[in-house]
Amino acid sequence: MSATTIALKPANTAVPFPAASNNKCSGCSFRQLCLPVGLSDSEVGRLDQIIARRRRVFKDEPLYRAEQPFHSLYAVHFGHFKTAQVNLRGNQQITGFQMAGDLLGMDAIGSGRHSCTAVALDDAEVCEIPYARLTDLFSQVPALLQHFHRIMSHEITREQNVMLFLSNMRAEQRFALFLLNLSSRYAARGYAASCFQLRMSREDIGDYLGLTIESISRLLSRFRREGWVKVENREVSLLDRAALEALASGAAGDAEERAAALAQRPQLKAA
Amino acid sequence: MSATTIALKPANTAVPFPAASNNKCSGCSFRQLCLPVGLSDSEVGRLDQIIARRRRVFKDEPLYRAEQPFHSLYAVHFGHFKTAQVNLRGNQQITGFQMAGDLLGMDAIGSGRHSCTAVALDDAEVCEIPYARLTDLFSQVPALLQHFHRIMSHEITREQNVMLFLSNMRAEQRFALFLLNLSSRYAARGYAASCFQLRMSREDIGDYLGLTIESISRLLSRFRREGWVKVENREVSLLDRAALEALASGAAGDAEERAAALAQRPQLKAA
DNA sequence: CGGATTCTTGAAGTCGCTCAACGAACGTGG
DNA sequence: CCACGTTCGTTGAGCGACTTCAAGAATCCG
Repeated sequence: MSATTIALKPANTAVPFPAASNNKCSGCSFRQLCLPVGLSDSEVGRLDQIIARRRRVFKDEPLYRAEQPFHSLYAVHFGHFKTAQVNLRGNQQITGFQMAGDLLGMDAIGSGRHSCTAVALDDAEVCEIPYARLTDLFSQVPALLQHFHRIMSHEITREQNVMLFLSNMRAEQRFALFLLNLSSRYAARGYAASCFQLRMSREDIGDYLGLTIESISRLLSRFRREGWVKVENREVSLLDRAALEALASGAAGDAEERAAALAQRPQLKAA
Repeated sequence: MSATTIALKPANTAVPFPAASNNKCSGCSFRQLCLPVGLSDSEVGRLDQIIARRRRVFKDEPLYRAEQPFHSLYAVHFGHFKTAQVNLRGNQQITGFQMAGDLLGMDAIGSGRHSCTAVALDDAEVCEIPYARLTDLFSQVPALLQHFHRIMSHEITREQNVMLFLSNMRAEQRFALFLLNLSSRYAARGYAASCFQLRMSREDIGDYLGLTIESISRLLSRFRREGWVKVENREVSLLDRAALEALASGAAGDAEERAAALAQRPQLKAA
């Protein structure tokens, strides 16, 4: 729970970035996940014009810090981020992990200052969207405004779901949900759903799920022992999605319900 | 944590409502807390025109339910609400308590369906704001759009703060924060900051703070024993705001820090 | 007044945390 | 390339905060 991972590390300038792309939404492979959803080609063109630039953020570098004045939203082009709040005691609460197509910075609109710190989990690139210019565009492109509202609303429901598991789910249930959530997000981006790299440390996972690093480690070991996942360092393979889903849907911690859930998958022994 | 409080109870039709007001934002005493913030008189007039109607919701009645199709946002005119999600096991997570001037339903914009159930905690009245008409108005009243974005953004940061205490705060710290938060919200509305009615049950508080009803009861008893609050059923008086703030800011659970915090208030004995 | 609901209090249990030690992986410099 | 230090991850033992279970008291409301 320490806040040290927020600290700015010297950038690793030797990292090879993917070849620069054309800097346009129109050519972006995540167009269907990001701000341009539902826009016509000409409308996307107008959005292209206000994207200030693509900005590179190296692993462990902050994209922005809590309290900094807000000017722009950021769309993740590639790479991964975590957003974290740090309380007075130095504990960090990670409010989310963002990947390609996700939008960062919406929590700053209300106050004009960022309420959390966004740190790159690997070498990343974001599209900087000046908020003032975006609002100008809203009046000209109603579909963009509609979709922007949907994105903010989804952020609200996403956080409600986090509240749900933070408040009344068991550790194993939280962790199963975490893995399945990552899986579905990678699937939505065209990546393998059952085999992926954890871009974040065990500590980050713990700070997201409201658990300690030791608990995460133990859960990972147990899931591996049960044959539900394969784990090699930060590479995770989901071997038994049904078992994880049974856990995630609430069979955990209740012997009867778990037995019932497992009974529907006769090929598996009870945990 | 049971979901039974969500159940529809027969309305108490004998409750005397306050005299009907003029149904206009322009005459509303919560104008400075609600959607019309920052609008000119003529702009407020245009907002008035799209308010469908004032709708009365009796105690324990739902304003809307999870999964219902979304058409309107609702501004609380008077009364109180809770918004709750129910998971598969029947546990409810209360995502927030709303009072006069607060806006309800923003989480439904993304999916077109309400993601939670909103239930009146006392006899209440809301202003129904058809979302389609509101979006029409955005193009004509840019200040309204700006403020709407601020409201949604604030909802995101509010939920982040809930995540923060759900994840890594002690029970007493959560509860102190809860009381102080209610206090400041009543103060912002011109009510007494240190003496108010808890509109929600102990169970609701627990389901909001991620604690059991028993824990809430014990905390309330302890706070009373320590002389920090006065409690008579649902009437609460904050007697020692400084003590509660020390607790809320993290002095709790850490003897050294708590001693340090208390040392700054020499009139008080250590807990 | 009486039944139902809500709240309070106590005793026992448990899940996840704290503390501690060790092992593995990484990357930095020799 | 290896030695080394540092960070990160794993595992165990014991503990503590909150829950669970249970019973009784207070309150609400017809």
